[in-house]
Amino acid sequence: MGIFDVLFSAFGPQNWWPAESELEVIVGAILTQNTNWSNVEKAIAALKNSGLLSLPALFEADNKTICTAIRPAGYYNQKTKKLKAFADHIIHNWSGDLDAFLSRPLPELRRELLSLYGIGPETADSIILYAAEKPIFVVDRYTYRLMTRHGLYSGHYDYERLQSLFMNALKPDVPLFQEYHALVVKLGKSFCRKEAICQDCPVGQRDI
DNA sequence: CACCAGGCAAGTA
DNA sequence: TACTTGCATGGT
Repeated sequence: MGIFDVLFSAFGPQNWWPAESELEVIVGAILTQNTNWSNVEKAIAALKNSGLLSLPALFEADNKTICTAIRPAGYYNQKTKKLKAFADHIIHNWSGDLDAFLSRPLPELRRELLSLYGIGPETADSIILYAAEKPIFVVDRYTYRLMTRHGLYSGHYDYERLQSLFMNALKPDVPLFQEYHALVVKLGKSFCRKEAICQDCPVGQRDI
């Protein structure tokens, strides 16, 4: 039994990403940067209520309008710039065709995402895995915590290194990667907070 | 009151 | 290259 099986047995399917469209995944991925998901839900609900959850609407709306809607998610000035930068890119470079953008080969898509303002490795990979549904493993601080505390990784936080541990150990499998990342986050929220030190962590000493 | 949340960009040395 | 710092709200 590897880590995945233990997490799945302990927590069951997480059914990520909670969103109704590709764009909602992308917007959520940007809004959740260093931000509690419950706050993101409020921001996304506000965007929907204001009719702002579309590429043209995000592109055309005043910064102030978007700021007001996404305020609960924090960093609203920066995140407004990020949302507009994404909408701008798809509209001007892809004629607003989000599906065409997401349908490209994974390495190209990843490079292009990373070139955009406000999209770093975790946000890019979340978009690739949950919106484009292509097989890449999403790493985050919880992944780092999990791996270091179980002696499977040492050294400072290095996104690419952590990612390759999983990618080298697992066959590319979109549903598996989707569920795995969600379960790691679930574990982190449940047990691996700073003060908890994984006291009741179900993982124990296991391989990836 | 302090600390954290499903990071990233920009500045410094 | 390798650290810092700013960004900001809402829950515990």
